[in-house]
Order: sequence, then structure tokens, then C-alpha cells
Amino acid sequence: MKRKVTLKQIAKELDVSISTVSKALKNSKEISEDTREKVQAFAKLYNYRPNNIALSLKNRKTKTIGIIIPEIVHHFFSMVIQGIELYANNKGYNVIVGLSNESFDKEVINMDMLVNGSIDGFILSISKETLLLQDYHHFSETINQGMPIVMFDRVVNEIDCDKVIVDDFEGAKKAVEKLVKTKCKHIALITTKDYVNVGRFRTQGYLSALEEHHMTPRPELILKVDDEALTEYNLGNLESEIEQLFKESPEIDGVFAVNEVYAITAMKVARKLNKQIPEDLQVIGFTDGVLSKHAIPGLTTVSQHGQRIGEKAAELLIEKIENEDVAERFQTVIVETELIERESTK
Amino acid sequence: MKRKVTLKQIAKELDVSISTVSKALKNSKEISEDTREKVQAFAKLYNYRPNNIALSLKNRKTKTIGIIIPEIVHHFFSMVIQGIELYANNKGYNVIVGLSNESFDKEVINMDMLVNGSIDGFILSISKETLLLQDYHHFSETINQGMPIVMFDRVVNEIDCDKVIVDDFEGAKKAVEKLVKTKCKHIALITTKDYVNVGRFRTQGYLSALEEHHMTPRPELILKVDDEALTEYNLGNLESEIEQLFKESPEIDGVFAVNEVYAITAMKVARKLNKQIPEDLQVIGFTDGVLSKHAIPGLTTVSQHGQRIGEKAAELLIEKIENEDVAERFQTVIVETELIERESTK
DNA sequence: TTGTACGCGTTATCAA
DNA sequence: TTGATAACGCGTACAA
Repeated sequence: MKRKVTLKQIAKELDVSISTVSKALKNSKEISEDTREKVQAFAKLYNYRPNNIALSLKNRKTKTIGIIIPEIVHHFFSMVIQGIELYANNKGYNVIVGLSNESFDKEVINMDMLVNGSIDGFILSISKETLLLQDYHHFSETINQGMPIVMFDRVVNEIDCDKVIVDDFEGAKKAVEKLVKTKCKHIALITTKDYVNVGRFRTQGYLSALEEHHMTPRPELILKVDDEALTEYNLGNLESEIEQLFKESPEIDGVFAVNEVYAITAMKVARKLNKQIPEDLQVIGFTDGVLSKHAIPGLTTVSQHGQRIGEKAAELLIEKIENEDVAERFQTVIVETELIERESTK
Repeated sequence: MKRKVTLKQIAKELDVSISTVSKALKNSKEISEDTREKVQAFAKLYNYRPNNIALSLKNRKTKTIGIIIPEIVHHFFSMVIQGIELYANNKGYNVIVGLSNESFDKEVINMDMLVNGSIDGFILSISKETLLLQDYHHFSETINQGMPIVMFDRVVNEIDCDKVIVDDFEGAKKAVEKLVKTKCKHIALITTKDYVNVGRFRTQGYLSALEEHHMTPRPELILKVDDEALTEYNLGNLESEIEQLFKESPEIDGVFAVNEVYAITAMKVARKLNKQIPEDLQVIGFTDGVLSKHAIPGLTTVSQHGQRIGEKAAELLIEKIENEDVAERFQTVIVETELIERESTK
């Protein structure tokens, strides 16, 4: 087992100084052709590579990006990571991932682990608990230390930084308008509690679409699911809540759900209640993931373009990292949504 | 904007030496109570944290783990990452993710970026292209340099290192036996080409189960899908291949598929051909993901326990990193599968 | 009780 | 053409 070779070892072996080796390896023409070749041959033989950590220390740049997200077993978030990784890698950056698990404490701890030199900047999406507590000191402190942050999807006005967001409002509106156009008269909304802003914006889009088409929103058609600790794997009583909604308002002929799982579950309940999709009931979800694509019937969804969001976030961050002078001007990029029509709508 | 504080700055400010500050901060009783308090107060005020990079350079330990996987937008792999992150974080390690995108070159490049000091060890699952080319030099070179590797799921005999694998053979066997027990007489297999070993092992499990129950395997009931560049989002002609299978052998009354998508697609085709599930056709998939859970009817699957695999891999790796003396003995841990019964079987 | 010196691996500057 | 030195930030053995 040959340990990693360092400049020092090469220098010793070849009986020259460390700096000579360093220069020779960078083809500096300060060094004679002779020694250059000798050194390079030796380096190749021993597969010399400069130590990243030493370089980071010297350059005060790590060439790595820290990502903090609420969960990774989640289609949207993994698409975003893919986008970040793609762009970052092309620029020679690595990507280090921390999971907050929707917990405030883990978010803080994770950022803490990375903030002390390990990375050059953060890309993050805020955990639900943090949104609930409205405690953002860890973000502002990080920024104050001169470390750039780019937030995506779950962002917050209180913090001044670059942001990449989905047009939740317009996306939701588009979806509901589609339902209106296909003659739905009683459109229900299945959404989250208001403290998750993406849920809130989508709710607003729903309301706006109704109003523009002179349909009066009816509170009893709006189901706000309490998804405390509700994940893809813990559906709680989602199903029964939706069933109750459908039973209390059997006139419902259209459903807009703010995520895939809600939408799929609505379809499942509809089937149970013998409602035909899309004849008796049309359904549209948000987030275009595996579920929508493979559902039977295929679920019409609002696609968020997660990968594009990741790429854009990485672009903004690397721009900030590499150009000190742009540091003070922040932008919010809105990534357009797209309605992907499948068989759950007419 | 206050830049990061270093020992040096504190020392200068307080007019003491750097080492005094260093010792004071670690509560060394070499230092007088007086200066200790003074230093600590100052450090707290300026929120001093030791620079990770400097520590890494000094200790020759980065306390970070490199993960190289074929893709991240994939339920199983993201479960594994979650498991790794969980265990690693508890041990004070960070996790850096590289995606090979099933490409040999990207796998090599990614490992190359990390191998020079950025991490203490690798956890990885081999890309399809690498398996096809059977070129494993980048793994052996890494190991030769003294960097530990733990492989999971897609592993390879040629490389001597710790491994965590799913019991693909037994898992598949269990699944097929379930079908046999529920009276299936003509059990089809939908699998991948043989160079993906997990596909190969699952195929062997299928064959073994049939033989043990004195059912002669019929080649025409085995569909080997060529999933060159086939992902969750590019289903190619999977559907038509399966349709052809069902039409040519209408007696098929059970299907075992080596992944979720194949299984779900089989159900979709069955529905199209007016086969009732599970009455006319029973289906079992491999990998317990979102699709299986939300499918209608729910898909019976062989769960791989991705998170447990990740945790175990992290445990093995950290053990190797922290105990030089265990370096030479390698183990292969088999994580048991579990048959999760839902409505697609009787 | 405090400070000096050294080393981790690298590069850049300046001297020889 | 080559080499010595300093610096990045930290910890520690040893000297004062």
C-alpha cells in the first residue's frame, strides 16, 4: 500500500527543493527542461496529486457547496440536488449534503458543521419547523460572516439573499383554470397549513383563479391537512379526511391538490366512492414526480422543474462566490411551472 | 460584515500569543484563570470557531465521507443516503455526494475529485457502464492509496473491500415462493440484462424457487429488458415489450419483476388487457418505494431496507477509518429483505 | 503561567 | 536555474 505522495517526498527522493518540484510540475519555465522532465516523470509514476485540503487552506476556497434540505427521499428535492450537482461539477465544485429532517435544531447543527471553512456557500430550503418558529438567526449570522446563501422553494422575506422559487401562485392558478375550462363547477382544494408558504401561495392561486372566473370560493371545499410529521411514508388520516370532504360535498367535480401524494390519495378515495376519473371528478396535483407519471389514470400535474431550480441556484451561488463585487445585489429568480396534462383531466 | 475570526486575530487583539489563546479555549489549566476567562469571553463575543480545513490538514482526517452513486432521483439510493447521513452525522462526519449518472467516466472523475484529501473514505454503488466494461482500476488504486471503500448493492467480486448487499437471491426466491403458494402456475419474470448483477441474482432466485417446487422454467416467460439509458423518466418500449409477453403467453398468472417500475408497468398492461389483479394475475415487485405503496391496487414488494443498508455501510466505513488495525479484514454484510404484502397478491 | 517553534501540504515571493 | 522563506490556521511539545 503506497501512501499518498507529497511534494516533500518527491523533493527528497530527487534531491531537489520542494519549490523546485512545485514549479516543475506547473511547467514553470524557470526550471530547466531537464529537471522538469525528471520531476514530472517521477510524479506521474507515483501518481502525484496536490492535496485538496492544503490548497483549500492556502486559497481560502474549498470549491465545495453545502446543501441543506429538509429531506432527501423526496422526488423534488433529489431533482434539485441533481441540478445543483450537474452545474457545480461542471464548474469544478463538489457538493456536500446535510439533511434537516424538517427540524430546526438539525438545520442549525448541520449549518454549523459546515460553516467553519468546509464550504464556500450554501444552497438551502428551509425546514418546516424553522418556518413555524420564524427563527432565522442562523441564516443571517452565516451571511454576516461573509458566506453567501441561496435559498430555493421554501424561502423567506426576512432574509436578504439570492432566491430561486417556483411560481406557486401562477402554477396553482393555471391548474385551477384548466379545471374551470373543462367545466368543473365545484373545485375543491387540498392544501397544507398556512405556515408552509408554498402551500399558502398555491392556495392563493386557487382563490385567485376562482375569483377571476366569478366563482365564489367556499371554505368547506378547502381542506387544510395538518401534515405534522406527515411524510411519504406516514399518511396519517389523510385518506379519511379526504373521504369526509367528498362525502360532505358530493357535488365536487374537480380537485386541485398542492402535492402529489394528496392528489393520488384523492384519486384513491374517489375510486373507493365509485367516482369515475375524469368523468365524475378531475384531479390535478403539484410536483411532477414518479407517482403522477405511473398513476392510473396518469395524473395531470404542475411541474416545478426541480432540476432547473437546482442549476439556477448553483449558478447564482457560484457567481457570488467567485465575484466578490456582486456581493451586495440579490436577485430572486422565478422558475416557471408547466402544466403536464395526463388522463386525470379532460 | 465581520469576517471569520482566527486564533491569530484574537491573540493580537488581546496581546497574548496564539498558543495561549489556543490553550485557553480548550480550558487548559496551564493558563491562568484570568486570561482564560478573558480569552473565552472574547472568543464567544466574536463567535470563534476553529477552521475545519486547518484541522483537517493538521489531523490528516477530514471527517467527511464521499458517496458515489449512479443516480439520486431514485428511491432506493436516496434511502441509502439518508441512512448514511444519519449514522455519519451522529459520529460527527459530513457526507459529500457525487453522481456517476451510470457513466464510467463520471464515476472516475468524481472519485478523482475527492480522493486527494477531501474525504476519509468512500461508500459507493457501481455504475452500469463500469459493470459492463469490467474496469475496476479506479477502485483498486484508491484502496491501494490507503483509502477505505465500502460498496453497497452493486458490488463486485474482483475488488476486496467491505460490502453491504441485499440478499437478492433469497429476496427473489421468497417472492416467487409467495406466488407459488397462492397457486400461480405460470410465473413470468421481468428482469434486466445479466451484466447488472442484482438483476442476475434475482433471476437466479426466481429459477431456484421454481425448481424447488418442481416447476420447469420456461425461457419464453422470462423477459430481459434492455434498459440501456432507461430511467424512471424514459420508459422506452417497456410497455410494448410486456404487452407482447402477455399476449404470447396468455396463461401467465403471476409476475415477478426485479424493480418497481417493471412491476407497475406490468400492472398497467394487465389492466389494458382486461386482466384482473390479483384474480387473474398476481404481481410482485422488488424495492419498496412510493410507487408500490400508492399503486392501485397496492403492489406487493420485496423491501430492501435501503436506510439500514446506508447505516450499515457508514458503520463499516467509519470503523475502518478510525481503526487502522482492522484495515486488512473485510466483511460482506447481507441485509435481509422483507416481503411486504399488499393487494396485488392474494 | 506564557511563549516559541514546528509541522500538516501547498504556492508565491524573493534571494542566491 | 534553483532554493529558502513565509503564509494559510491550528495544536502541541518544549523552552522560558
